[in-house]
Amino acid sequence: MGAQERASIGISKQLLIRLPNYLNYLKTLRKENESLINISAPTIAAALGQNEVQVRKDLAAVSSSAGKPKTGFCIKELIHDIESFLGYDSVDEAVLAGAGNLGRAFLSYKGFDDFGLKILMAFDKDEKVVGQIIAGKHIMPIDRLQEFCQRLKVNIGIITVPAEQAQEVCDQMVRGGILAIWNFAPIHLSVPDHVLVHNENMVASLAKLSNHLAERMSDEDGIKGGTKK
Amino acid sequence: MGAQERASIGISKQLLIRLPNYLNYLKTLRKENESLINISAPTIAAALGQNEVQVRKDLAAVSSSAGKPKTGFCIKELIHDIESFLGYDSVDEAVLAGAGNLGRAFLSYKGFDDFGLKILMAFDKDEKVVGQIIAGKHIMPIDRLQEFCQRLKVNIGIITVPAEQAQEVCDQMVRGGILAIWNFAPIHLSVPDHVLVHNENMVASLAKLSNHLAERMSDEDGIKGGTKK
DNA sequence: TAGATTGTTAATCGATTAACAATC
DNA sequence: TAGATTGTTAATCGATTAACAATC
Repeated sequence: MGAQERASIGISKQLLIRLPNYLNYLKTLRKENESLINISAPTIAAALGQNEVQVRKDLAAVSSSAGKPKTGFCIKELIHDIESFLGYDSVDEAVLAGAGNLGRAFLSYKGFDDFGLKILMAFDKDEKVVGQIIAGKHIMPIDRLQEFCQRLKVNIGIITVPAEQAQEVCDQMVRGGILAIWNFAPIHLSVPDHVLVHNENMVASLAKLSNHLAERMSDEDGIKGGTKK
Repeated sequence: MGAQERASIGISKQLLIRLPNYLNYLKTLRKENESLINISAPTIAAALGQNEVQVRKDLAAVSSSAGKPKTGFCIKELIHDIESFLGYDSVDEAVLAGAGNLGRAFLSYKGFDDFGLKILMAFDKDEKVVGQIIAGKHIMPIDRLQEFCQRLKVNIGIITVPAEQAQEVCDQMVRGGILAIWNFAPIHLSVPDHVLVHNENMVASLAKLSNHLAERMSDEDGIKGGTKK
């Protein structure tokens, strides 16, 4: 079971969510003020609106050297430690299926390099798109997806095709030896146990926003359970 | 009940993540087999690999009528209840800032209608983009963002501009009365307390995938329970 | 009735927060 | 030293899972 595996090794999913935020903060900090050398957990906590003990624990978990009382952590070292913990220094190679708008956004996005993700190639069903080169990446016909997964020995597949095609594309990736799938299609994918599917759940995010608004509306009205709009 | 209690009591974020999955499953189920009328919590749980008590509790929380022992819930009703709980039947209006690839993907995506989100208009800095109409939505100059937020009385702002511009855009939205921000820029945004920022944390997702791969690799090597460092 | 499924109450688990001694 | 900050141990909180009686 995926959840149990992760638990046994002891990296909480929460930590993986917070670390990029710390990293972000530290990087902008360094950019803004180059003379700054050290940073303390309470400072980070205050800046990001988090509990300071939590930040301290997180830093302790990833930092290669202990923090110093009264001074804190060396920013540069900390950035390095977080990056290496998150695996940004190793390169994960990926293929992408579905070169529509969202897919193209991925292909064009330069930032992934910094996070250790390299998209090698893209695949699409549409013959008009096949053969194009987007941001230096070739678009191949979708029926060669499996073949290329095997040949390139990539581990990550990104799915940005419409929901109807997603399971089929997913199956091809799995047969091609893909181990982790980043799924943007709003559908539940069936995969063997050894494959991880991460659903980029836009719809859940939307629900969260929508819910916040519903709460605020009813707060203002003083009505409990008022309709949303 | 469900929808009524939503506003008053805080709903766990977890529930909001699981509900769209149930919905998804139920919809595909209905499409595949139209003669199916009822469904039980254990069935859903098995299909989605979740604990059955959890599913039962979730359903109890959103369902308008109680489930029947031995038969379960009416699929059609359940779909309706979940949709209404998630607010898909009410429309949340939004504006979008940043009509690059990602932004355009949003503007073109038809699916949001089903989830109660309507993007009215988009804004961009680039003069070449301003004036265009993408998927029926006008692209306006970014410096009119605040003005239009106020005039249109929208509640949701979607940020798909580069990180450097994100805080500035965010501030304009806040001044324009936006209450919830869906942020795709990889940066921490500062907002007043009453505004909700949901960071679509692509980078954290990536970390999760990358982490899964790292674990699998070390599993294969026969190393168990070792931490990454 | 017998068996499946429900909803609820209690136990467990994990993650967050609080308290505090150690250290520079 | 005095004060800030560290890391650790204990308490709290919330969410998940287990146990079970009620019901069709």
